[in-house]
Amino acid sequence: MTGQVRTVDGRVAGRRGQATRQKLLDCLSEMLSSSPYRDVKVIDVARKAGTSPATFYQYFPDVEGAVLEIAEQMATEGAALTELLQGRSWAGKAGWQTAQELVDGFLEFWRKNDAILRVVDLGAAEGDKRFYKLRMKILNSVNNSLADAVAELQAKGRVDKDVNPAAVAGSLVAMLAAVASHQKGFSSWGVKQAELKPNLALLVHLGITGRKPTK
Amino acid sequence: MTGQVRTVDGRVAGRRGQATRQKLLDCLSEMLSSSPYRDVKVIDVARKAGTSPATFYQYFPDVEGAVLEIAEQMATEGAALTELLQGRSWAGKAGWQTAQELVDGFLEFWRKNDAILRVVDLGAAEGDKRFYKLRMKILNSVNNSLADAVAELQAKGRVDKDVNPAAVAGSLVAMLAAVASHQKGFSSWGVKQAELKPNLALLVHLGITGRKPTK
DNA sequence: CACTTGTCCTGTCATGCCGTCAGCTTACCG
DNA sequence: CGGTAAGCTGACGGCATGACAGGACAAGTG
Repeated sequence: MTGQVRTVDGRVAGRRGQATRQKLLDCLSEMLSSSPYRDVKVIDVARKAGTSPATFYQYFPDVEGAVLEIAEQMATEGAALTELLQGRSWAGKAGWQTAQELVDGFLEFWRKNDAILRVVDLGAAEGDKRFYKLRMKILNSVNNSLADAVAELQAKGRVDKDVNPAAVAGSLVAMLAAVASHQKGFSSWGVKQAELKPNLALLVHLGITGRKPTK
Repeated sequence: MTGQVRTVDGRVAGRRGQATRQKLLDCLSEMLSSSPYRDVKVIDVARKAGTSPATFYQYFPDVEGAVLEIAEQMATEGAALTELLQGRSWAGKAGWQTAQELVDGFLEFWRKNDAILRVVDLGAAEGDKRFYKLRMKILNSVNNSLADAVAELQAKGRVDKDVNPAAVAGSLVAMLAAVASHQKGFSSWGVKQAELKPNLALLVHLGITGRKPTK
């Protein structure tokens, strides 16, 4: 899939090269967590990695390019999100369980990768195709599963005909992502993390099934 | 309230000064719409405004400071969002109407100010207090109204006791904001704007009242 | 062991933006 | 018309960028 890791000038990277490349990515990742995206400079990343800016530019065209790389790695790990919905039921008590675990897993994933996801979100919102394709790649698994669930319930006549499964699923996923990014904001509205989760799960369940969960 | 507009070095700005200051803000605003936040440079803004970088620094400490200014202006205009919910009912057909108009007004507001809101969102997500206070200021009117609506229904026993009004309201607002920022993303999931709105309104109505709307 | 080859890193340099200051011009007022 | 404060800019040191050529290094070869 990835083929071979190459430098900007076309050489293939060996063991040592890949190591420093990865080190640069790790340092950039740390940097993104600790300082605003706008202020992340190549020279700082290089210093932190114990190397020079020139080395950075050997492996990446610019900061954006490196961020895309990190995001790509995260996206493949993010495939784990699929399991949150694989073979789950939305009926009765099991449905409530499904909603809760989805919320839990989703928030956890976002918390772990918040720094990069922030940047991906920004890039996508700014209309950069590379970023929003990446965002789709990350969210697709969850989104498709949710859309399927809605479509299925719709086929059974348990959800109104004029509901658009993709729109509902997309909106719910967007909600989860947004809430995850702004968790801190909620605390200043007097809402604690622990209270947030069940309410999110409730909204998800309502959105998918159109009914309150049976607990 | 605003007192007096002052330059960085403490002078009070007169007519002419305020004009160039505003021109700089306008140009920055345009700039944010057309190029990624990370690439917006002071010198470009100054050039676009037909002035010099030094002038920019006379009125703003840096790009971030100027963005805060723009966002502040937008926040006061955003008070108009309150009207979307002032004295509205969530019962019966009126409830469906309320939900639809909220979604409509919200998306419209976001579409108009997407460039600045993107940056505010980023700043807030990065933990900058100034930005997330601003974000709260913008969203508070809608959020509080929604939370009140839920609390009221709860008092009447029409919504479960264990629902947290602030959490539900906040999540719904976050959903609206996120969907608005990524409207383009939905089109690549095959969902058109026109289809999106009623589905969002449905989710809002479900979230607030716990019931499907009567149309 | 010297030699070769290809990978890997860095010193250096031109370019351009940042952020500040002193100083010039403009407008207002008595 | 002279004084005062507002308004603007040229110029400068400092730093990040991005490109290149060349040196350091590891691994294989005779």
